[in-house]
Amino acid sequence: MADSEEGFGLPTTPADSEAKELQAEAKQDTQLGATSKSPTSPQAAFTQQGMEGIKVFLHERELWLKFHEVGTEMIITKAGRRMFPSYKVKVTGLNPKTKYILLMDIVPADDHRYKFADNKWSVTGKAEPAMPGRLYVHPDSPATGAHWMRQLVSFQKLKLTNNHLDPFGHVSTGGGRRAPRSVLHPRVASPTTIMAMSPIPTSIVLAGITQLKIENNPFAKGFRGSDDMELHRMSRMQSKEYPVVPRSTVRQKVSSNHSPFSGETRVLSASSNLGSQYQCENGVSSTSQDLLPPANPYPISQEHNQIYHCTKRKDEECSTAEHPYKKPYMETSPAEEDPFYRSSYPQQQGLNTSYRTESAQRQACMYASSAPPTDPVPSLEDISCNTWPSVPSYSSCTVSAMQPMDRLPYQHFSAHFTSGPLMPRLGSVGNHTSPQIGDTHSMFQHQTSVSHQPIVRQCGPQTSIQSPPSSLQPAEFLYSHGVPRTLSPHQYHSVHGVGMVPEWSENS
DNA sequence: TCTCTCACCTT
DNA sequence: GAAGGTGAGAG
Repeated sequence: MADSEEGFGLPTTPADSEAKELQAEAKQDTQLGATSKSPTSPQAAFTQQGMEGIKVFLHERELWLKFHEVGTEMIITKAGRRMFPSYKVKVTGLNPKTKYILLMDIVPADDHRYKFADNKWSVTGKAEPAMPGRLYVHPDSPATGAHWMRQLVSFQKLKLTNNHLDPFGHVSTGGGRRAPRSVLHPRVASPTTIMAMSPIPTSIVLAGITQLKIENNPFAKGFRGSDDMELHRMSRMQSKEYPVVPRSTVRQKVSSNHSPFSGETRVLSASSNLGSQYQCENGVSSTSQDLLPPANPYPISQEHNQIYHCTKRKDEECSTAEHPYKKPYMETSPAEEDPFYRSSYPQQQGLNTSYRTESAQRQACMYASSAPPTDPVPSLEDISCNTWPSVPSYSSCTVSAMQPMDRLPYQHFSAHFTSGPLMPRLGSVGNHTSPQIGDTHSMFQHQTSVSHQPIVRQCGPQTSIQSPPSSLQPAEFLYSHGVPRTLSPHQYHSVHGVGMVPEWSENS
């Protein structure tokens, strides 16, 4: 897939010329953040600190959209699995000389528990109390604004796990059978999408997702392949009870009328809906997408969702229809399509060279809140924008500017995220005056959070992450908002994670 | 329901 | 060549 992400609500009100230039460069990226403009808003102080121009663009927006349309979900293991599509963003509007910490965490999208039955996800009860969350600190942190803006910021190595005891600091999304009780919420930008977690057997249940991943994830390339390979593989895996049937022959695109996922029709909005922005009272602008009401966390009525990826056990109900996504996304691998990232990252120099190695990245810091949020359901209005619907989103990112970087106000972990019904989000650590930060001086000058939203579903040891309901247009992947620097760590979570339980695992 | 293992692939 | 990621089946 080409690295084309234009036409998705690009910034229209850059804070300064530099931001404009960067925006121009990011023209193919998805806008994730908006600008805080109102001087009378709660974000006024933030604005004064120069956070108003910070924007975050989601990379590979089209791919995210594809997954969003189908209903993203992923299998999470105890060993930890990377998210796919990987979370990459382009940040603009930072002060080139100021140091920032880039964080990401995962929060529940809602407080429900889900089960997959009758070919659909349905609420089975209320989610259990949220667990303390973790924040994944980008291994390059802290780094100057120039550094962050120089190239894409990739969270590709972030792993999700359902093992809350994970010693590597993977992001826990919870696990066990209870799974999808929540939708995760990306928090860097306006949450326009939802990430819900669902308990899924041991494989992805939503049709289309598997194929999408196979076609796009280079590591799953082994599942692509010719008919010969299909036959070979099927032959290898065939059981005594089932005949060898090429996978290509067991996929079916079912008509709407017969889809087991029949339900409300999700209509991906036109670009007009994606690009328009609204000004929040707090000064944070958001897109019209933000105004959309929360939708069914697991709408599976889209056309794409009606595509069955059958297994041998299902071939009786399948035909030979080919997956519509197969071709479009087979052209290039994510790595191939990302020349910007590939070319620029290796050239990084300066402050953070020590973070460049693989081992260093694995040592990316993980931080957990000391106490779980009182409200498992993030109220976005409480965060920064009252037009921000309390809709779970998938991931969020926060940019924190800081001066000294002695210690972060969170419990430290070594590397990955463990799973729980969480939503990844990039969160900022800055703007705290908490004693935990170290001294009487605020470590951070300002902070901006950015988020976009895929849905994460979770199931037992193997959890699935699901994409946001289509009614929540992923179109608006740009957003940013500030947080008063006077917040304590606890307050921070109130702001960024109200209800977001970045982590709680429930392994059985 | 969950863990292990597999073949195949990328890094 | 080693390490690691992937979806899926077996148990």
